[in-house]
Amino acid sequence: MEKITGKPTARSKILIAALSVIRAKGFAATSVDDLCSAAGVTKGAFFHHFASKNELAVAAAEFWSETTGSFFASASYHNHADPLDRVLGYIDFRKSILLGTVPEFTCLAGTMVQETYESHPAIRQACERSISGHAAKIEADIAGAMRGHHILADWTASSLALHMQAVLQGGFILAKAKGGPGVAADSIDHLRRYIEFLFNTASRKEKAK
Amino acid sequence: MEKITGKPTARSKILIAALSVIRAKGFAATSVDDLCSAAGVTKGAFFHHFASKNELAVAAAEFWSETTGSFFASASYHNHADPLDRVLGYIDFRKSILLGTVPEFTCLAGTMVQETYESHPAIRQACERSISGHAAKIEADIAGAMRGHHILADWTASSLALHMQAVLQGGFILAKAKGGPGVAADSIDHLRRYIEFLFNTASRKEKAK
DNA sequence: GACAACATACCAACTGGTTGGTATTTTTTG
DNA sequence: CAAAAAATACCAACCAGTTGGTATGTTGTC
Repeated sequence: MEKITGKPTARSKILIAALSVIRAKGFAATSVDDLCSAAGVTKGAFFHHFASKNELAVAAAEFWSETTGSFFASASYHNHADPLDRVLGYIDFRKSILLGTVPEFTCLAGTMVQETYESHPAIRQACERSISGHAAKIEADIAGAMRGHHILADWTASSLALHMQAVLQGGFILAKAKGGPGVAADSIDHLRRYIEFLFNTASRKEKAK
Repeated sequence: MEKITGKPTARSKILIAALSVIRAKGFAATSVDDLCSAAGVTKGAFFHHFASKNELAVAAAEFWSETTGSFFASASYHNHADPLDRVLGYIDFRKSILLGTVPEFTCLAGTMVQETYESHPAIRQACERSISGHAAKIEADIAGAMRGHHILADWTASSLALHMQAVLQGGFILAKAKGGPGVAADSIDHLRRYIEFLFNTASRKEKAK
């Protein structure tokens, strides 16, 4: 939907700027002027492309889904033959990208939904689609791993996929509270250990250094 | 520090109102006027007790720590002799209080820190103290359980206590995204299963109905 | 009568959003 | 294919409402 190729249009510049500004300041604290000056466009251009600030938020959540979607799609953990290795590879990958400053590695959807879930249903839904859509991709591998490893469980692939997202999102909150990614990384380690338990594997190969 | 006994003062009315209003609307989207009208006081009273909106946020985080602190302190899971049962009891208790609307069971500190961690260090620190202080109480029981069950682990009681908070905070985000506590409850189930794994217990008694 | 606890009235700065307009690209048509 | 027409992209200035915060009271209490 959003093609960033070619000449950067005002719309794409605003969307790109929104990802970092909103993650750093939060949605409500980000003014339209903030977005415009960060993107280097005028207010007129902003309201030409987005009917309102709220509509920008919806578009930003969708843009976030597309951006992260292709980012994860191109990651190498998909190369593993065993679905379980893909799940564990995903976890290792998530840990490996906890780099830079806090706003750089945290999640736009998780940040925005906290501020908007009650007052702005459309934004809430866009964030929900982003998170659930991402979880659904891992869910497929979890389901494959359950089949391949003959797991008969009282939990579902869906609930585990969402639990993984919960750990990640919660890790981001702790990282914001503590000012660095250390806690989030520790929490991801616990998550990996849990999944190894679930699939009765002592310890699969760590992520490539 | 904040005694709510006796005649409700304007300060305490503002603090009580802040807990629900900020959890529902977010901190930035909550105006001082919102807080005043929710508390039934005037703006003059507000700025008599709090030098600024940011200072109110710090006081609200501390008030939240006190309120939830005594709430959890009076819960019955502390009665268990085995520290591991207290840990599992805590988890069951956390699941059992996922009642009412989303803003009612979510966490003020987790909500506020998301919006303020970059721009308002004092608020970030107050939220950090609230979350870490709460985790420290469970950490003591985890450490006791590790000793009592002779667990020699490559993880620490501290990291597990924080992981538990991450799961809870992440569950809140998913609950906000999906509009109900169901996901959060499922995630807590996964957390309980993980801790049972860690302590090699098949399945301890469920929480009292 | 002094001091804390409130209330009333007010303000400058900023907010999201609009206006009327121009430059540029795309589409239609003779 | 070129000119006309129409849509799109963008801009600078402006607007009414709201924001956090203040200045100046009034009231109750020790």
